[in-house]
Amino acid sequence: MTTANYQKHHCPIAQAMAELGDQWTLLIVRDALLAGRSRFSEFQESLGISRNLLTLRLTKLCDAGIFERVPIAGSKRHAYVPTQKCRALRVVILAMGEWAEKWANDPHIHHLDVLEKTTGQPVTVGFFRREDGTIVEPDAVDIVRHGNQKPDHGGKDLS
Amino acid sequence: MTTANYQKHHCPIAQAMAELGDQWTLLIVRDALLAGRSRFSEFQESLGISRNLLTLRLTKLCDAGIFERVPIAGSKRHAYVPTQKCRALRVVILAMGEWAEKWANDPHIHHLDVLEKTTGQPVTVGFFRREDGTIVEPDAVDIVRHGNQKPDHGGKDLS
DNA sequence: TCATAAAGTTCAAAAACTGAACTGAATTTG
DNA sequence: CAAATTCAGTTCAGTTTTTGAACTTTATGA
Repeated sequence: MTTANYQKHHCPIAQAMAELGDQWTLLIVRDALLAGRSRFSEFQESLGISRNLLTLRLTKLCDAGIFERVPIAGSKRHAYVPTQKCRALRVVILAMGEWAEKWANDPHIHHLDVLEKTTGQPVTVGFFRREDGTIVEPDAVDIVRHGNQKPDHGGKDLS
Repeated sequence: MTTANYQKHHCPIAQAMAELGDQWTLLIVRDALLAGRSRFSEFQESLGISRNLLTLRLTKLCDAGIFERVPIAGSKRHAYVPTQKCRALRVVILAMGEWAEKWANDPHIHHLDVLEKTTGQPVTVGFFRREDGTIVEPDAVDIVRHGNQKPDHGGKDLS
């Protein structure tokens, strides 16, 4: 399935995969959001990704509006700064992190704490919530595509 | 970065990427969880993935305990059935979906409704919450590794 | 000024992925 | 019951991606 094919399906998951679905992209985002890295060489050293591929990935991420190339004051070099679109991936990253903490079988896996900036108080990641803010248990939700009440269908396309 | 390298870092995000980080895996999971697909040929037709690669991916997913090969009653063929570990990816998938609906620039993107089963009321996916249950805005949180109060550091490793 | 670092580019080799044909059961159809 | 079709793969040649290493070109630092 090419990027063109993803687009054709108009499925949000497929679209997300078209922008994020390779080995490196989400690790670059992680480095930016969780470790504050922003320079080419910081990503390169941290990840061990090959330099030409990192160039490609950062270019794609900038084109997608996930990072912004920002000139560094008093220098002609620049930083790759996460945009709001990038910061919006925080929930995705944390969902993956919590999943791995629970399900990956690495006994030495690290724990990611989420803290409120102003107070430093721990915050929990919740996943399903009603409009009034109350919590809904994961098993108590259905997922339906727009205009279709059945969660599973017999047709070929998903969205 | 090889799988071995991912493991070495003990970072939950890296671990998640080691299990899920390619073009197809999360789309297979999506097909299973949101469309109820479970057979080799269902995945193959839906995704257009090449058959040998699908074999590889399904084998890896079974080895990782994300799918289970279940014999079909009255047949010698089998189905790939999502395990609890797989169903736990629902929130990851939905978080990605909500992100794409908001940020991907496809004007025809489909909407995934998440509804409470009992009432049919829409539910929001992914949020941060204080101990008293009040909601924290996404930008108002920091993510830190266990045992380290600083969100950004000068060292080399992330977790 | 000279040396080093930062941010790439270039290129050959290796690995992954695709698409198509092939195989051997299982199932359906006539 | 025999023949045709479907299912769940396997095999393999060709293409595309990714890697790893060397190279370039501006900056910055001593």
